[in-house]
Amino acid sequence: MKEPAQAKVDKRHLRTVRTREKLLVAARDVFLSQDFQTATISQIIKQAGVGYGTAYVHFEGKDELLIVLMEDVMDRFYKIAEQVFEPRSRADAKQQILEQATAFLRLADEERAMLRVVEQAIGVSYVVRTKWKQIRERFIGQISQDILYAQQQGLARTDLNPKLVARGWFFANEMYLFEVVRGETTAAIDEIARTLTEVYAHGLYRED
Amino acid sequence: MKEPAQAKVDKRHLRTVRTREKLLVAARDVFLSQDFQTATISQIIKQAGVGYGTAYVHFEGKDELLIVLMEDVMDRFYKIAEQVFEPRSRADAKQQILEQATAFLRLADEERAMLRVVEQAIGVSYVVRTKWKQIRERFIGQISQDILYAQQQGLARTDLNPKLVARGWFFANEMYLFEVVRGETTAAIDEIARTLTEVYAHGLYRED
DNA sequence: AATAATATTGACACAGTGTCAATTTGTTTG
DNA sequence: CAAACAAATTGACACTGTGTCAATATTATT
Repeated sequence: MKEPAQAKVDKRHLRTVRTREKLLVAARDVFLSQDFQTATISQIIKQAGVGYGTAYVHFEGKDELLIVLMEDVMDRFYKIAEQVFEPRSRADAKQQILEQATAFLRLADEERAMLRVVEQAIGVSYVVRTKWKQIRERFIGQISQDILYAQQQGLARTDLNPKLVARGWFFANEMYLFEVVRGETTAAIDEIARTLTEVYAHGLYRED
Repeated sequence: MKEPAQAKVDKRHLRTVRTREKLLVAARDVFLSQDFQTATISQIIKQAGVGYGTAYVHFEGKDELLIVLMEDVMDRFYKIAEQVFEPRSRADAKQQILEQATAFLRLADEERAMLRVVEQAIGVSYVVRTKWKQIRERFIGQISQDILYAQQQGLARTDLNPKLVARGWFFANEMYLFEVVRGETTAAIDEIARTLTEVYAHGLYRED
């Protein structure tokens, strides 16, 4: 009844894929139910219902397991960062930046459970830290381009290095992101986004 | 010949103090010669020339050992953050902010060896992370006050929450601090400070 | 059905932590 | 000054978690 021709070849692959999937689902459960440091491979394989060594067949360790899980979350952030940015005026630019910053922090709030784990892992694990740096560079690269565009359109100051400005802007956002994730923010997300945007946009897109 | 009266009582104290000191010196050596995660208590006690358990008598563990070492470094940063800030004009404010930011990043560069360890430890250790948050709040509190002063003097925009602005400003600086520490900066410290300050100062101290 | 290829398994060796009863060192007292 | 006391130091031990690998189970091929 099932696929006859390929079925034989696939059955093994399928098992592999299933095991991998089981491990990922279990890892997610375990990471979310406690945190990255205290989560152990033993807990994960137990939850996944597979043997101990199996985890090491599919992943290099806890770190790599998380990196795979991270990617799904980060994709949602990339979508925000990579929206088209072609403002017609300074007011327009500011409005768009505000929207992006707000969306960014709101998403952080939505994904806070997983990002909490990510933050812990960044600290503990070298590979995760490296991965996070890549992610960050992708954001900063995108912002740099946006700034460059604005400079070319005569909207933004041209006496500043776009890459340096982009880093600074992203850093402030990133730090607030983790504050939101930790639930440590006193202020509302919208106010944070507004404040950051006001300072940044007026500083960079000054009228002269 | 030595102090007759107090000497007896002190000798024991002295031994304790010496052991503690030996451990701190050794910890510093070990942390700097490798990093926080791979450093072990065994290495530290060996370097200090004391027994294994001794480390646990004086400190709760690796974390607390580092926290004590951190404090010395951070004191130097506090000195910068707590300089008087009483600008007479916007240009004056900007100049002072630039000087502070520059001094901050230069000090990061000077203390990079120890700060590298601190950064690693922030990731790994809960107590160190908590300590770092305290340190950060001290900086942010100071900056908030400076902003408030500028607002009261009519130098800065009053439509923004000083605490939120202060956080954002500090976050950008903090992140660059760690980039400097990691030696990952492409740009020169002075240019980073200048860029950050330009955007921040023009964004906050706008003429309206 | 026998053989080959691949996936899974858990026991094992290892590394580091934190504890605590025993030991060493220093202080006080009769 | 020696016995009794107090404080500091010690390292062996029990524990927790990691990563490896030879053995085993499952699937594919001949």
